[in-house]
Amino acid sequence: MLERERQQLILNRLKERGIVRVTDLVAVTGASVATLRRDLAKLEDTGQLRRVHGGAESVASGQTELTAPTFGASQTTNADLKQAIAARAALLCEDGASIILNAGSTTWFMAQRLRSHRMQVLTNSFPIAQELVAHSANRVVVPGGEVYREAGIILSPFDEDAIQHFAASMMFMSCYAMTPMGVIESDPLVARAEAKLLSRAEKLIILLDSTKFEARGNMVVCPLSRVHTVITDPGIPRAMREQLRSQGVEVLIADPAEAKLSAA
Amino acid sequence: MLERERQQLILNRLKERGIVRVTDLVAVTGASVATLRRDLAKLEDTGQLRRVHGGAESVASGQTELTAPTFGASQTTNADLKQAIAARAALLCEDGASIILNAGSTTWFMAQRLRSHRMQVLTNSFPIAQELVAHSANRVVVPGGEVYREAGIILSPFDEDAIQHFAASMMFMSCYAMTPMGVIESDPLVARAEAKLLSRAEKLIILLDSTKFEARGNMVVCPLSRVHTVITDPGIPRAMREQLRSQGVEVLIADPAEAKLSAA
DNA sequence: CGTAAAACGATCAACGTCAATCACAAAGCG
DNA sequence: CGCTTTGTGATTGACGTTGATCGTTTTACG
Repeated sequence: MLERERQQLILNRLKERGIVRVTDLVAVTGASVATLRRDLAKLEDTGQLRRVHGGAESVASGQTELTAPTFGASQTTNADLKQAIAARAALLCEDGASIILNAGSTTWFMAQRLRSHRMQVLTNSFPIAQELVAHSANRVVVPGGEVYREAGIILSPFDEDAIQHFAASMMFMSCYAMTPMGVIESDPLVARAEAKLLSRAEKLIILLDSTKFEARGNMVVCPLSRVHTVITDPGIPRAMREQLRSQGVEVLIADPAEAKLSAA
Repeated sequence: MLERERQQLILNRLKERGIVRVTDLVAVTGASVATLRRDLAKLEDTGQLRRVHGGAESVASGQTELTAPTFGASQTTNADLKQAIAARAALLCEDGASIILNAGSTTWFMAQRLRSHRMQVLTNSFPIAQELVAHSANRVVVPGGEVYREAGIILSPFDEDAIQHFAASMMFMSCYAMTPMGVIESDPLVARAEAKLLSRAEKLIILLDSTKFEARGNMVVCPLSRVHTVITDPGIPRAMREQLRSQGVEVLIADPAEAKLSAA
């Protein structure tokens, strides 16, 4: 049985039953436990399921199903790096704090690691809000606006919003790119939404994998001087790393090998 | 049985019954009391239930009681009547229109019948927004605020909100009760949220089954004069029906027998 | 108010599951 | 053909989960 066949079978069973057991999969596929574990690890890295002791469950298990359509695509690229970065970011969170998460695949991975936290979380991502409401004790606040189908982002062209009363110590932001010009997005509405969120936070912590330190996109969300910390992976160019530090930006390197240790 | 399976089962029973006993869970799951206790402890840690001596109760019960106590439970009571009312309400919707749906089980049923519509929908219900984004072509707008876990209602104590720019021809509202005093809710925050939504709509269409024409609750959302139409079932008292019509309120009677025909 | 029963948290040994590592086989490529 | 790459299965020690037992606390009831 091919690897793809097994993984498809796993996902199908997950859809039907919401949860799968490793031992059952061994019986069904005929593959060894080691192989099935590797399959599950890959599927988890790409955000298509969540592993639990003894098997795996659907990422949207329990509540009403929620899997943003194109969301999955964004998750697949560099998923292991993003997982590591998300794990590192989650370590900075303490119970009782107020934080902001923008819409992005890295912040979504991070949200999955906040299950045992008790914080106030503001997010403009519908899937992240869903995840936190259903599976954690965190209080969840969302801005007003239209819910865009593609990625489940909540966007509004207006300034009035209930979140004007929100105050956060940290904002964790996953973005399109980062250059000496500042933090970059490709969509004007998204950039605007993130700038609005950012105005409610004290420290800005950027989460981005090392493939994004290149000039692209066109909308500057904020200058580098606004950035307090950058969490990235070992692939960050040395020049960029030193430039950031010379500007007073803290640079944290997340080790993909350690990511699993701090997993929820 | 996997740990997550048990925990999911516990939460489901809590949704249905509001309270669970450890001894019952032992009988159902086949696990030992120690294991069940550990499960309950974990679920309490993540805020998904509250432990009491002998078992656990839903976090919603005891707290402020929202319109849809545990959503699932509220859906089941008079579900056939609500389905009929929801079906009748959906007939009033036309593509291109802008409508508002408040958080409630009847409006949730209605949302399920809007899959083939193309409208602009404003709702303060997280599950309804989820349903429409995932399974319909409607544009979805939500107000800003905190997402309350119990029923997935989005509430905010502040006036500023992006929805101030929303304009709807109709608001479909499921409420706690209806009396000569007006449209009634039991929770002040919920009443406030609905009043805010209502200010963005031209016509107000009330969806409520005939068991709710009694004096209860304490918060008046709006007077009867604000109501344009009431959609209910044949069980509505004749006196109430005539009183409403004498005040210029249109009364539509949904036939539960016809409900199946227009089901999605 | 006092006693018995039930429920509770803590502890521990047994077991299942996990990640890491190794060796092997098949496929891709120069 | 030899080499690397990729997928696979078995082994191992570490870790998480489980159920039984203990002494303690809470509840129920006379």
